[in-house]
Amino acid sequence: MSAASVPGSAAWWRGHEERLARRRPHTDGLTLEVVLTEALALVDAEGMDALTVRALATRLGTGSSTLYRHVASRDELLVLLVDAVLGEVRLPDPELPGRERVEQLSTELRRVLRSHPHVVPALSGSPILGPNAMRASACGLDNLLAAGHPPERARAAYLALLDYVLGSVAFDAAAESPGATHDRRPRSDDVFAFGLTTFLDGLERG
Amino acid sequence: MSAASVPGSAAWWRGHEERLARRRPHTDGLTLEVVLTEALALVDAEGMDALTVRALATRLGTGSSTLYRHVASRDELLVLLVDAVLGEVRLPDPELPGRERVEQLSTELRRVLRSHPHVVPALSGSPILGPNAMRASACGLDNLLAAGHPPERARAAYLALLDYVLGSVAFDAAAESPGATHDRRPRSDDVFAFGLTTFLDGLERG
DNA sequence: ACCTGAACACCGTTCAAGT
DNA sequence: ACCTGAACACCGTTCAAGT
Repeated sequence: MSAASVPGSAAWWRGHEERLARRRPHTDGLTLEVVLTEALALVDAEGMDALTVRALATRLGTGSSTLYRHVASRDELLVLLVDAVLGEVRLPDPELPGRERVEQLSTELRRVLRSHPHVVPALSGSPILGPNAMRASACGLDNLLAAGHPPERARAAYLALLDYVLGSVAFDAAAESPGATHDRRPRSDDVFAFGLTTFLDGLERG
Repeated sequence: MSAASVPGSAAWWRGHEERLARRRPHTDGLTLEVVLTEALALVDAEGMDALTVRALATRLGTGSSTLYRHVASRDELLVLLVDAVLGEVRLPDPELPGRERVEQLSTELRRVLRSHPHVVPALSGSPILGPNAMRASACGLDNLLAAGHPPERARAAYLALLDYVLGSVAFDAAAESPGATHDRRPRSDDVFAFGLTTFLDGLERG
């Protein structure tokens, strides 16, 4: 398998845009968009393990081999699914002050991912370089620049913050501190907000 | 499947300890420890997809059904594997000041997980509640208490910090900021250290 | 009682045969 | 040219048959 064909890599995404552009309509009514919409519905409803090529095909009223005319592999499907979810992220109002935008985007990314919890493990499977990821990513970096941090520092802060947000989504259901009891779920958002504030405080005064 | 039997859950871990205690030696020379050691070697060498029950059995010189006498399912194997990896974490010297211990444990956890990169995605699959996880977890909370933070605050900081460390391991190879070029790998440790310092600064002065 | 070969019910993926 | 049923090479897991 050539490097360019690894789903999710930068080279793969470049090839994917090209492929989409020169694609002619299929004779079946099926669109990649419909495939992804239905895949997401299936994952949301029944979990990631339920997203088999066969089950998705059945849901779409075709055979599994038909899906391979829209998607090259299950891995590719997952990569596209992750970016589709990231397409739900609403960017903050650019009129707002930098720090507020940082807080809003972080919280919004977390909200979107938590609304599709079964998709989250797929985030760590491959790089996150799709168009919707890049859109949010560019915004995230801009916000930190707008907050007054020099480029190098803004970039480090952006990357660290992204790790924190993604980590909070991927692991907050997973992690548990010793002596913790019930009702930790309602607190998860509080912990996230606390960590975000703490980090941004350190960034401002550091 | 009863709730108690979900691998990785608190109830499952309790049952597991019991099961281990009353286990009599198997007539084949095989031990759970050997199974896990070999599983980790296989994952490290060939990736998570290569860890099939059949491949592991072959590596151990048996049939796949034999493995089910040591492990109830592949999911259970992954849960045990994660805790085995966490067993490699060395706790910091308790004589050190609180903040230094926090930094050392965070960095050590990251180091261990990065030395088994293919295991990392399995971290987000189930809760992290094994004995080795709890040992490191208790230490993490203690360090923050020792650093002078009241319990509620120490606990929130511990959870946020854990999300950050795990996120940095799970996503730093995955994430990319716009305009980033080559040689980001050597910088990944710098970004982590920056984020850690920033968070702890915010925590001290907040 | 302990062990395990062979079978079961699935997978993702391919491709020859159909239209 | 486009589509897809049927087949291939795998899975995880079970259990009847062996010792």
